[in-house]
Amino acid sequence: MKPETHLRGDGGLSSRTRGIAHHGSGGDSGHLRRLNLDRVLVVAMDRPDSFTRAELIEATGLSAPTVGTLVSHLIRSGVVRELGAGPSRGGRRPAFMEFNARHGFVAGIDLGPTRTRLSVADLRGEPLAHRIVPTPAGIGPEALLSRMAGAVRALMRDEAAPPEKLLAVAVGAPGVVDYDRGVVTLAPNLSGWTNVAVRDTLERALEAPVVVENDVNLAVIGEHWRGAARGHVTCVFLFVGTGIGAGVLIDGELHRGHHFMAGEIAVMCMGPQYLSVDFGSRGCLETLAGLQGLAARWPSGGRGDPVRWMAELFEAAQKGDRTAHQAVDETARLIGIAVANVGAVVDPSLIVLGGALFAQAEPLVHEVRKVVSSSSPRWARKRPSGAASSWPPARRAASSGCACAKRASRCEVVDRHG
Amino acid sequence: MKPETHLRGDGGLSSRTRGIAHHGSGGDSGHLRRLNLDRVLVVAMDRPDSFTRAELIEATGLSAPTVGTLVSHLIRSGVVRELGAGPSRGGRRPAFMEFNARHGFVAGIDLGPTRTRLSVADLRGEPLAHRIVPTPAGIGPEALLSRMAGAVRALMRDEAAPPEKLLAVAVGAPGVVDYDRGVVTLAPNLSGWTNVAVRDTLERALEAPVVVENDVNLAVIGEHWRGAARGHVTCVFLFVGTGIGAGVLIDGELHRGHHFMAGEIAVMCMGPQYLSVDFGSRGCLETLAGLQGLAARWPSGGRGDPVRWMAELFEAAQKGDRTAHQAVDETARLIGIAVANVGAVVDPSLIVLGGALFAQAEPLVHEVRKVVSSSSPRWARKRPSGAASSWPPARRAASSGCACAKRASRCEVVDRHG
DNA sequence: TCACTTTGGCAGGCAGTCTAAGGAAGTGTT
DNA sequence: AACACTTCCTTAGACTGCCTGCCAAAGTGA
Repeated sequence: MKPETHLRGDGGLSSRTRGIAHHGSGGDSGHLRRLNLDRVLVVAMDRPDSFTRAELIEATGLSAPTVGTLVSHLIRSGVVRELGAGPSRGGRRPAFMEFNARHGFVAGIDLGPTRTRLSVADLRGEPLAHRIVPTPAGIGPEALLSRMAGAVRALMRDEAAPPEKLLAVAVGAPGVVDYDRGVVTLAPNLSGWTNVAVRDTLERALEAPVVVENDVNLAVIGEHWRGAARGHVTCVFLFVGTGIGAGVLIDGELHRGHHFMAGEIAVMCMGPQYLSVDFGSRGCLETLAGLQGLAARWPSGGRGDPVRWMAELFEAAQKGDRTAHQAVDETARLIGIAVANVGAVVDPSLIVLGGALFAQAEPLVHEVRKVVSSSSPRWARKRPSGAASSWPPARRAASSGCACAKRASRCEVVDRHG
Repeated sequence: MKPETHLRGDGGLSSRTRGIAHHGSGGDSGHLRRLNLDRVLVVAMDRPDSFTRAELIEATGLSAPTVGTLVSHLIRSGVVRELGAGPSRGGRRPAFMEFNARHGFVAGIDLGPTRTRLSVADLRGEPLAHRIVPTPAGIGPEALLSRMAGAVRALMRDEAAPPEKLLAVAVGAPGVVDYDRGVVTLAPNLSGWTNVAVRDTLERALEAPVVVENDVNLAVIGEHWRGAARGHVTCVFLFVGTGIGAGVLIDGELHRGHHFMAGEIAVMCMGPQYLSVDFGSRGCLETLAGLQGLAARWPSGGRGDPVRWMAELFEAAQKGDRTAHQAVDETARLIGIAVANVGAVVDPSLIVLGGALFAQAEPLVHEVRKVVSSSSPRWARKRPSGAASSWPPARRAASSGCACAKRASRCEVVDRHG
């Protein structure tokens, strides 16, 4: 039996330490223990190779006996594997050990409007396998999810990973996600997705704890963990594609907002002249600067594959085509304003630009950068924010899913065998 | 001798629980202790009247013996006073006690461009005395601060509070404040204020721990604690006066940003048409919608006392004067856009509007509300954010200072006698 | 061979919590 | 008036977790 309850309560992305001893339930000495065990685990996971107890003592700042008992726990549970003695450095030979990344697995499911990315990773978050499938259309959310669950199981089989070793699943969805309840409240780009209980459905199908999160939120976690935003505890991932959205990381924690709509800048108003315009369900910024907006500025835009006509547009712009150039410029300016405004509100140390638009057009990124730096006041000259993510989206999706499941899996590991 | 070091490290507004046992420094069992003591204190402070041990046990969820020892500590230190036995409720008579709010005092100093508000409050944050003085002009920051220190000492004397009972001082400044170092980095509205070491200066003068914070940040803490935003852990205070700025509270914690510039929406760009305009050190939004912007739209604006001509303007608008009406409308629209955009990024449960502009003109607030609700997409209809703060600014300043010093004082109290 | 270093384990102590039991001081009922 | 019962608080004892101090193991270097 899996301790899902515990995970749901403690294991999500939100790692903020709660008040202690919530109701005398069994005391609270365990709190300390868990904290320190977590510390040891973090260090162990981050070591690419083997390590010794002495290194853990050094890295965690804990005392030798404490590390000793914690490590022996981890060894007993199988999360850490003993490797035998290593070469001496002038004294007793150290006992080497390594983090057993394959002690469990995590899966990521990134539901896109057209494509869905599936991935399975080890406990360190290293992707082992991934697959991109067209998002099935015409079937209900339940059927779709069950099909995806099947695909995850297949990936697990391919990696010779027994199903019960699936310790956590992260799901990203384009839209508003009620993280607490694991429900996709509304996803305009997935037809028929309103109040879909993704977590419950998938937990039944996969028998593993599931977290559901907005896709851009997952992206910012991924960028922070393994991507362009490493080391930037307060950062923003700004995505421009068909839709426009931002993921906001504050002090290393995801900021979701009161209605789980933080970063929904699709609706950002780009000036008083647009106040009387009704943009429908799509917001001002998204309508003006999203793929749709770009298409409206380019005669042959909007027809056929977006990737194709966008490539043509950018090529034409570079060759001096006035219309094309203007289309790119106007879009870049709007995005630049959005970036600057988000920057003014959040004041991150980095804003990462992602999405199809940036992946294809370095000039556009350049223009955005220019707007941002001109819009910041002289006395506030920040470091140039906005480095287009050079990270392949697929990889990003995979690892962000893993990042999402990271903490969850850690807790799981600890709890099941501790 | 005061344990200032401890306070500086642990007592600020940032109450996020840190990693434990940072380097074997004396062990870490004390951590638990402090946490639980804190819990008891919070409950005790929030009770308006007397209370018993049993109530604390109920409210904190701690065990009876734990509460017993913690309470006896507090009694010994003087933070809690015994009142004697109360009436029985069918059993042994309970021992009543009360929080001794006058066991210490906190002071707040709100440095404004024209006026500076000083206040002294008890440990519960209840204002005891406050004073508004014109901000001295023509003297350097050091001299100014020393004068303010003198005023605080005088207020303390008036309340018959011995100087050593001043446990914490909170300073608000209009501008960018390096909270970690207690330095006002830049305050355009206070002439000559660049890199002023406010904390060091005042700590020497007052011999009490000092925290320095952006004034709007203090305001949002105050609104959350005692004002319009009670219960709203994620909220924004948006100030419009000479300057424009916002304080952002996220999950009950102040969000300062990487450069301590979060919420500096004065520079928010209000549309592509403004990209080529150089607003100088004042940003786009502030220039267009601040007091200056309003003045530019109203012939007799900008001359004389702002309060006077603003009153005239609003009266004229209400009477049907086209120019006045348009000036108010345009300003309101811009502010509405700003509110909506901040809302989109942060997704708070409430945005509180504050500052001279709103205090005077209910119609303006109305218009802002209209813009906000029209700019939010249909499917995202939030609760109407933006309730103009009905809280007197003076009171707000005072209590925000106190709120700011709240945690600090708590730690101090605990530490000095614990 | 001997001193010294590095690594890891064990014993003992301390701090803080909890549960369990008990004392104190009432109310209510017979 | 005696008794049971309630409520409130304290004391006693056990548990958990951390730490320091000491010691054994197993090497290096002179």
